[in-house]
Amino acid sequence: MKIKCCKTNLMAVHDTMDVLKGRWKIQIIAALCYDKMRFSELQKEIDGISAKMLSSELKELEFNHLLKRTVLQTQPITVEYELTEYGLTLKKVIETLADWGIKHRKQIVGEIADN
Amino acid sequence: MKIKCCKTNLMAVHDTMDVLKGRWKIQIIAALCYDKMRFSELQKEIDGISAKMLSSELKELEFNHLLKRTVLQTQPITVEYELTEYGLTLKKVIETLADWGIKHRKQIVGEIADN
DNA sequence: CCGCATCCCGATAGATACTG
DNA sequence: CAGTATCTATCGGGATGCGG
Repeated sequence: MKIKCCKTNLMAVHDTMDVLKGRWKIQIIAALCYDKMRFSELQKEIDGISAKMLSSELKELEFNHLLKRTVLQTQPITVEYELTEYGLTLKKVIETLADWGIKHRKQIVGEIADN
Repeated sequence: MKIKCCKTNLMAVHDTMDVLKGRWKIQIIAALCYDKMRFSELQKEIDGISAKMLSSELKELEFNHLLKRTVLQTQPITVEYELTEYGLTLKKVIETLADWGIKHRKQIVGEIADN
């Protein structure tokens, strides 16, 4: 079976990015990859995100069954977010992206040093 | 050495997405993963992209040394695009994304069948 | 603390027409 | 064929204020 047909690959990649589209979703998932987090913790962790964006991106991810939202009846209320089992299948994707990012940063640093 | 620190991962993922940001870049790279292509071939392959977007996204990818642009002195002129050696290092990333997309599509189809 | 509603602006994408 | 120019529509996303 030939998976590596170009058109097939394009469609598949498109499907994935459709779920992960938007400026913050990938970072949100990356943040939740190893631990559940509360709303305010997420906002602290993800540099530059506003409450509005965090809220709407979380909602979309929840809609796609990638994460679970749990309201804790504390005073005041707190909300925990964690990846679902399905969301965890993205862990490998995130790790691959992170690996490349680390190499890429080294590459950039090297280029600057060459000047 | 602990790579799986959350903050480190977030930064690395962000670095990668910084290079791949925009609606079309990932699909362009996916299209070029297995073969060089001409401008019009790319436009045919990538569903819905306009010449303007293709042009500007290609320019940014070239700027980041991910692909190489070759003008062929045919009549009329043709231009070939191909991934650089550095761009090819993204192949694994693309494949991981494609794999997940394929699984995800099955998942969606399954959910619809459940109704 | 969490997060919705509203207003607003600038960036970006798309359509269309044009050029070497 | 491989783009560029221009115009317009759309959308991301910030600021602020409110409510549970």
